[in-house]
Amino acid sequence: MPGGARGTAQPKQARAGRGRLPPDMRRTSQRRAILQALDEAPGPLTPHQVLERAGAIQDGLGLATVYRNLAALEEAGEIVAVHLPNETRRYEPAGRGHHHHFRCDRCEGVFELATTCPVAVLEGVTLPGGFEVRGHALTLYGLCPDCRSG
Amino acid sequence: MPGGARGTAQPKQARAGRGRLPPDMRRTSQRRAILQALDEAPGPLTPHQVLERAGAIQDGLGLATVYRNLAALEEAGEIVAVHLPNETRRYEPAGRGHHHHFRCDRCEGVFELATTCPVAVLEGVTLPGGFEVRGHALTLYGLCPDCRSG
DNA sequence: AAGCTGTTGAGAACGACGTCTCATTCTCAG
DNA sequence: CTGAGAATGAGACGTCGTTCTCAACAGCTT
Repeated sequence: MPGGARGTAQPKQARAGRGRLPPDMRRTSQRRAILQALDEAPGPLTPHQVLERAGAIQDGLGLATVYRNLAALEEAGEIVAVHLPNETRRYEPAGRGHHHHFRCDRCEGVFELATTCPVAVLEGVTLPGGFEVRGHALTLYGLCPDCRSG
Repeated sequence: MPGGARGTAQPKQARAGRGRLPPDMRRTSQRRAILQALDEAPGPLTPHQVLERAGAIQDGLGLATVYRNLAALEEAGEIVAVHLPNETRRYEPAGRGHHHHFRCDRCEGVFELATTCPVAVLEGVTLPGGFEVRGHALTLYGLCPDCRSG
């Protein structure tokens, strides 16, 4: 899915504060709460974590709404799905560039890492055996700062 | 459940051909078929794949039996579970040393790689931010030899 | 050979996760 | 302000991987 027909000169009075949501996606308080929750998180969140955090912002938020919005926002390119081994799907805001995640063995929290990717050298390479590498998924495990000092 | 009272001098005549299964684990044809299927596979298998392959060796094999044996064999240390992002649990024989897996985007098959681990340098390191690395999971994606030529 | 007991197959049952329905509410262009 | 239709909440429902149940079977020891 390429960039899309951006800049086709259709002014349409872009309202202030609006992200870059698709034409008929309304700015509901629930949707904003969900995006805010994802923005403020230290790492990708599961749907239930989104419900918890966004529910604290927007009271009465329902799980179905969370699922619907996560799907819609992913479709719209606002957020991306993150899959970790043996975990349910998580989501984080899109546009944060290539990075990997760290999962704490103790608190089970997942964090976004700023560390340079040690696997980049393999991109595009064809490994002995004939495996053509086009992508990779790396997750680091261990103790997060909090659990290390706690 | 710790190791138990091992080595209490109870020779018990270890029969030939027997792997190193625990005392009261019987060598049923089903169990052997499952181990054989895992041994001959190019990579870790899901329970259903085990059923397919082992079922071709031992006719009438049931899914419950596969699950029971995978759990028992893992417990016994004969096989290990392999978790890939967004996939159901897979199993492969134990004792193959540190390695990673390749998943084909086309045929969705998973293969064991012999390539040297590019992430080993991070083991034991504490990353900026205070994340203490104790382990990692790496999966490469792309095209397998078959799908590349096909 | 015989018996003890671990093991099996088939299908029901389960739990986690996610989707659907529908009456109601809310956003936003006109 | 108002109407059209997108969005919501609550819960029923569906899916899928896995476990349980139980009568029959089959390793293994004696």
